[in-house]
Amino acid sequence: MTTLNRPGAPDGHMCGIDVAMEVIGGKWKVLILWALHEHPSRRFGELRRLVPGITEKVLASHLRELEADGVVRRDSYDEVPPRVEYALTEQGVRLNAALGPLADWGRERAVAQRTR
Amino acid sequence: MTTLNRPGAPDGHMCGIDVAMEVIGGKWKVLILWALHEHPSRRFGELRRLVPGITEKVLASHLRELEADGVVRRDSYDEVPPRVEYALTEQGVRLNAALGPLADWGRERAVAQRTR
DNA sequence: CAGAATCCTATCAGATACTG
DNA sequence: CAGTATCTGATAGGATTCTG
Repeated sequence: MTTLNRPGAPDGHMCGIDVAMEVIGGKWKVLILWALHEHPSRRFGELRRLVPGITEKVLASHLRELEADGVVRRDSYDEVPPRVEYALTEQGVRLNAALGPLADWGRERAVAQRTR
Repeated sequence: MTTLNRPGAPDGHMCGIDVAMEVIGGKWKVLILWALHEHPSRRFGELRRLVPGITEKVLASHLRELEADGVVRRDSYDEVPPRVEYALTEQGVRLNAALGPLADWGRERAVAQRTR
């Protein structure tokens, strides 16, 4: 961790954003979270289609990191053909909700950009 | 831009987060924004101290990018010794506000992490 | 004081090919 | 289908030195 936040900072307003940034700091991670939230189908192949442009390798590694960070759960069913499903954990759901205002900001900005 | 959002997406729920991520996607950017919001002094040297670990080069380049993105304003006073002050623009203030919930999430997470 | 210039390296992400 | 393995290229970030 490269965080600057010593937990229990003296003055009481450490920012906590950097903690969040470490979790969502991959190029595609927020898109993955978003897809996981919006879309009912959570299979690997579906996600690959939902996040156009991402490669299998990057999707796989991002999913593993998100899992390690406790925001994504991976359910593997031992079948043939193999089936694996990904879903947001409770924490992941709350993270997504916290991303809402940021998404609004980005949307407004995109609109403002176009109309000037 | 590597964004995947075509403005005016057909179904109406493009996410907009990636737009925001391009703005805050530097390692120290949110910390800079935070410092600019919290701290009255906005001089280069002060910022350097407020964001411990950042190098001058990275601080300078991040500030320039934030400025180009319209979230930071740079006021240069032609004096000796030179004085330059940075401040959030209106957009920057709103961006910071949008970062609030994310900061809360990160803080909660940090606490939860420690108590398990 | 507020940076610019240069050089360097680690990490990330893409392409391609292969496997249980 | 759901990945893994390997190689390669881009680029962000760091260290150091210099300047108006």
